[in-house]
Amino acid sequence: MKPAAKSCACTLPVETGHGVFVARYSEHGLCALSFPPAKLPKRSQPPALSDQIRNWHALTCKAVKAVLAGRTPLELPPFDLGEGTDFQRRVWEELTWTPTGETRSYADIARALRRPKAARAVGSACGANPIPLLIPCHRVLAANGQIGGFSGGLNWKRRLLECEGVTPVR
DNA sequence: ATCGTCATATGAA
DNA sequence: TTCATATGACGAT
Repeated sequence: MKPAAKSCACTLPVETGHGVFVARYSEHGLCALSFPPAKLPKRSQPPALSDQIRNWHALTCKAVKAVLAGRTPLELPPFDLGEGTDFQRRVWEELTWTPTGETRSYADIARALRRPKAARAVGSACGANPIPLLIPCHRVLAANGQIGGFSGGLNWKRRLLECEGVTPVR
């Protein structure tokens, strides 16, 4: 079942010591997060940035900085996963339960969803994750401990794991 | 250790 | 239905 298309009301920068991330918001919450280098639309801070979005963005900024510092965010903004399929949403939700500093394999996630053979599909779902970092798909490694893949680039995956004190096998 | 090959789930075209 | 995956297991070398 597939909800209505997402309309991302606004796009805001998230300044960090690792570069400027870009967050996008719909009326339901954070709907996307992208890694630096990302260019933001130069001009518009929409004159009317609702209190709601400002609050969400403040939470996003704090959460992103927490993760980059290897800490667990205390509070997250609501997510708008508009386009996800049921399976993808279940994968993403499961990723959410993976604690900071721990890793899982694609097969682990598949088993947790009671679909032990779906490891490969889990990888695909991870690739479709619209909010990496806060939905921590970087904590999913291959079963042999190797790095696997990452939508934002393997350099980022390695960097994020390093922030959390995890070292994948060479 | 590396490589090829197969089995398999899911999603998009 | 066919194709592509951010997999995993196994066997040959």
